[in-house]
Amino acid sequence: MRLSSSGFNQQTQEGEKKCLNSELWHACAGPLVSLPPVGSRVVYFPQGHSEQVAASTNKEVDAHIPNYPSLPPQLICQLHNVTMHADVETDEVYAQMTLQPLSPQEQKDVYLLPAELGTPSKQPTNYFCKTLTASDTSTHGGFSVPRRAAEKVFPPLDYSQTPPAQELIARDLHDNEWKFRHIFRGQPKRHLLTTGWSVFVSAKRLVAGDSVLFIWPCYSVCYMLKKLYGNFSSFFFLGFFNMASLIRNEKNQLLLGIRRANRPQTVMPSSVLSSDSMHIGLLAAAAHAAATNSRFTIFYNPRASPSEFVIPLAKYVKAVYHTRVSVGMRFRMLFETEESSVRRYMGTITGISDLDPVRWPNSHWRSVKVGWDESTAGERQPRVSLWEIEPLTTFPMYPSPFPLRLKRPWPSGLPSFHGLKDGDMSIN
Amino acid sequence: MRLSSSGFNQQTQEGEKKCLNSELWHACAGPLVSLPPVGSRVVYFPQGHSEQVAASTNKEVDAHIPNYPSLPPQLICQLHNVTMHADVETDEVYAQMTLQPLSPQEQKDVYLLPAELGTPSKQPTNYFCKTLTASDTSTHGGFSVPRRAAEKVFPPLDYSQTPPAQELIARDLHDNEWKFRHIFRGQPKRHLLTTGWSVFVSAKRLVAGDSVLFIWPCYSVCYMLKKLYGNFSSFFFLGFFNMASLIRNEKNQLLLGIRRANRPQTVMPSSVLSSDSMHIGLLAAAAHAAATNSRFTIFYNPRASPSEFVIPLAKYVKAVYHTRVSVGMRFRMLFETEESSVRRYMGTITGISDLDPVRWPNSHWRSVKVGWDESTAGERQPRVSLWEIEPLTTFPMYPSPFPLRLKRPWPSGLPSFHGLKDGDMSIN
DNA sequence: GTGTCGGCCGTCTGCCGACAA
DNA sequence: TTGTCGGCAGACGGCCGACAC
Repeated sequence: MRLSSSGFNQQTQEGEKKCLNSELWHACAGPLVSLPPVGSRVVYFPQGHSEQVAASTNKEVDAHIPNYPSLPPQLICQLHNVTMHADVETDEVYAQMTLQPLSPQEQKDVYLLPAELGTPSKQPTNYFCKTLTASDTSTHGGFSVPRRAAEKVFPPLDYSQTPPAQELIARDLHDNEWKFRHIFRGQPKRHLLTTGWSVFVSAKRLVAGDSVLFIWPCYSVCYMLKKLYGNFSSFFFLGFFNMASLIRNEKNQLLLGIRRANRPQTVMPSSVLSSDSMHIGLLAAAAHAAATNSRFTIFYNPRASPSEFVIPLAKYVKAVYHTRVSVGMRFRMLFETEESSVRRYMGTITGISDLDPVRWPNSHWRSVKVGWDESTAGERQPRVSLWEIEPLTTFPMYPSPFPLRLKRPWPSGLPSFHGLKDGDMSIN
Repeated sequence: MRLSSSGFNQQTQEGEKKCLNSELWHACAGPLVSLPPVGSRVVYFPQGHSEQVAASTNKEVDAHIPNYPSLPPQLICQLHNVTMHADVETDEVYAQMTLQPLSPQEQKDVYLLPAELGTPSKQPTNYFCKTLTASDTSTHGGFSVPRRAAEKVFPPLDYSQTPPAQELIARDLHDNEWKFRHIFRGQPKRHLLTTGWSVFVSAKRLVAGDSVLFIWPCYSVCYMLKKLYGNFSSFFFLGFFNMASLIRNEKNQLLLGIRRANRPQTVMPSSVLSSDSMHIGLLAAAAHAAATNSRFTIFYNPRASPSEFVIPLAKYVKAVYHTRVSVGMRFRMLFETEESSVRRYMGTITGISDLDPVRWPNSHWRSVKVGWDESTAGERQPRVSLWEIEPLTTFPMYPSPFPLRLKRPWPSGLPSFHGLKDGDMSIN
């Protein structure tokens, strides 16, 4: 990922310029989504790509589609470029990746080389996410800001005013500006966004159940100071307020993103190309690239795709070659919750076999059949891939970053899952 | 095309049911668009399909795309199925066609067989199309209906009322109902759509410059009667009015479509699949179908595609084998006007050569280089295909359906270009 | 014949605290 | 702490003929 110093992703492609803030993109993508670093080696799975296309076009892959015997079920590639995008109409986030398959010789040698470590997910340090209520989206009123959220990510109000109020300016993924009146009023007092809010709701076509998230990308020096020193000194408070304004206005503007609820099938049948041709296209493109060792381009749609299909080589090698799994083994796996935080679900391995023995024999893609502990397991997939799960009964070959029943915040050096709650940490 | 007796196109595809009125679809598609009949033989041009994908994704075909030497520049196919669709979001019309390439032997024999005649464009007999003004789309008022249009396609008003008014119910391509108050008032008197109009404008996101069209699919017995007998008898008029209501309410409801202005690039980069993969996909799908003589599916998007790329075999054979063209020859060609009627432009053939000698040698697709008579020729393409033009200096091998300087309406048996004006008929 | 406007009324938007969950 | 409501004032939607091109 090419990131300029301001944290914006400058991309020039056929005259079209896009500035996408990486932190905002990751916040919208969710806590479990991470993109492999540019220049690293990754493994690309045509099957997973096919699943994404099937989910996007709402059509399963057809039997008419030809086999590509020359295309292996996984392709080890050099990741040449990653750019973050958002759909102009829907704000849906997606990433464009340029991949180059390694030569046959390199594909074999790669297990001997030191593998790169995947970068942890870059969840913003200072953000909040709220699912919109009926009142939030109604034309009758504004947006009710949860108190902690407002205090955490909005610039502090001047509470000597009656009522305390300010204008907030936030930028979305397309770098559009949105202005809101932020006011602290009512009985009991609460934070509200009033003027400007309804324009945003109608422009983004938000409905109750969708989520909105605010980020203050500046690591909150102000918040830390406030925590440390409190409001005991009005003299200090005023100085603090000025500093906060300064930081906010300089480079670190307030950012604003949306995450739509999983509405039942917002599909577009994409009148451009038949879904069959799309499936053939992705296979033929990968096969051609593999045959000629040339680059090809894919789109990864984190919120539409059932699973990541471009994963760091190191993750793949560890899971496939350095981990022993067997039928009956217990495991756990991370999922995103409704509130966009993270929790684990537990299950048992019930089988290990090819998902599609005809087209993709000897593929590791979703090769593990599983049963889930909780009875609401209908929502979770019956097949997973080795690198998605964390086996429990084998001795871990590398220290797990998720010790059980951790009661304190993450040490700063470890991957930060910001939305993780203490209650979600324990195994249930 | 499977058409039920009510003129609706019943399609069941994976549980999804669509009812598209054929007449409305053609009205929205424009006067020059015609779909070959089901069961007929057609010629499919991968190059033209590629052009449509390029136009839809706003990306030209890349040099990285592999050649498909086994895929000829044109594929003679059996047309197994044609279904008419409209994009749920934008109402953009498109057609889905299922094609099956003939076997190599059949491809050769086909020129010996009697070729089917293409069906003429099915422009509705009783419709009007108006480009929306600023006042039409403003929230300040309603829709001003041109007088002739209202008298032609709306049920007649009861002019004994003061003011004369009625409720109109019209159905769009998705079979949604729209209700409008139709009133005849003002000084001078005019036809207006008031209540209900603004809901329609905002729902369809219409802006000034877009067009709206109304159809009364019943061949207007009422209108004919009115023309013949006039309003001289109030007794007759009342009887006429009742009959008209009866006809309208029975089966032949008022239909309503939209045509958006050619706004500069409303592109969606289609985050599903890279444009390279899409181009590869359409080529690979066609190549695979040709190799196995199996069916494949394409989408034809009349208002996005630069040219038709599935044409009746008879049209192709006539143009390519039974018409002599040479450099310097004069020709004329039909174009759609801003007002969605038809006019000819004239030009001269300046060359005959391959559009893409490397990928598509010996292709007839856009093999004719042309110069246009009028200086605004920048809008018209510099290359056309043989079957798009009408050569002038050769003796026509079949009677032209467009005699010069025709001053009377079309004989009812001939193809009807309803919007054609007398003034447009003469060569300028 | 029809596009745009000023005038006028009615509905809905949108800001407020009350109140309860 | 925050979701929803009634109350209220002002903005905007939307129907009308006047008028001009």
